[in-house]
Amino acid sequence: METKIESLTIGKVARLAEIGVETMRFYEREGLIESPPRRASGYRQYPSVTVDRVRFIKRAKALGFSLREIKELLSLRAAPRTKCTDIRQRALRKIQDIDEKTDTLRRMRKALAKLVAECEGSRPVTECPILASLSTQKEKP
Amino acid sequence: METKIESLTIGKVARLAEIGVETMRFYEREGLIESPPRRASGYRQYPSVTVDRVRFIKRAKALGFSLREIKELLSLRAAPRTKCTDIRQRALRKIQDIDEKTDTLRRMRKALAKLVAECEGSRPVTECPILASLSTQKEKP
DNA sequence: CTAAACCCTGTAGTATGGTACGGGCTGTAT
DNA sequence: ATACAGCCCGTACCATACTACAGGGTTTAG
Repeated sequence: METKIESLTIGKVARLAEIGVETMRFYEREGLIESPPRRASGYRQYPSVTVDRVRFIKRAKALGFSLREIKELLSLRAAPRTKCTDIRQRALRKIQDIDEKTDTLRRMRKALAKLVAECEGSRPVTECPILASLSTQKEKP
Repeated sequence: METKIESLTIGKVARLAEIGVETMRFYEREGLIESPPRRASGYRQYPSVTVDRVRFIKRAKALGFSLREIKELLSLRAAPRTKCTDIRQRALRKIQDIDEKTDTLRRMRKALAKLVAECEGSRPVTECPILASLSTQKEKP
């Protein structure tokens, strides 16, 4: 929780978030991070919260969210109470997505743990348990 | 658990796994599903377990695993006990990956739940809680 | 027996998410 | 005051993961 108002260059944000400078500009073009104020020279001046935002994007991407979905996630914040119902709807939908992902991970983990256990017991494993683990789960496109 | 030996055409597998026929052939080229036996005509004949395999690929993809990683996951099965230690190593590594993903999802879910709660309380939310939720988590490239 | 539906190979095109220049101005450390 | 790291914009290129033909043979239902 930083309280002082820091101004970071694009390179500093990039280093802190472990991302390329080009990617920063790409995210700006794509609307994932908003255009920051500029110096007289044209240099971008980022608030330090941008680092968190970029880190968030990185993580969400690693979980299979597309940039479009991440944009949606990031736009979930209440303005005046007008659109609160809408935000609530969308947040609930995302929670559902997350629960589905978590459940799939749980199944995969279980299958892998079984594999490890079988290996440890030095019994040769004939079938690939990870396959069976997910075959019955129902999905939505 | 099917016990009869079914032989499916590529189109049937594709429909069952909710995927395109072209994607099936693409996965075969990429080594994600092995080349099945062929009829005299050249038509592919798949065992029904292939459907499970393709579904697995779909799910894993939705969780942010690349095709390369999925290939690795699918190759985790013990041949003779020779390479058991190796398989165990790799499975443990994957379990670690999964645990990291699960943890990130847990944090995101918590943040979203908080957002919903704040919406429900009809208090206007000024900050985007999902951002703060992930900013401190440590990561590995 | 034939027409529609399906399969074959090969190649080319698309969407997404970056990554890498080239050519030029700016900030800062010595 | 000058070198050199850092920033600017624009455009082009890249990897991944499909997706769509073209041109032709095969199955199967009626």
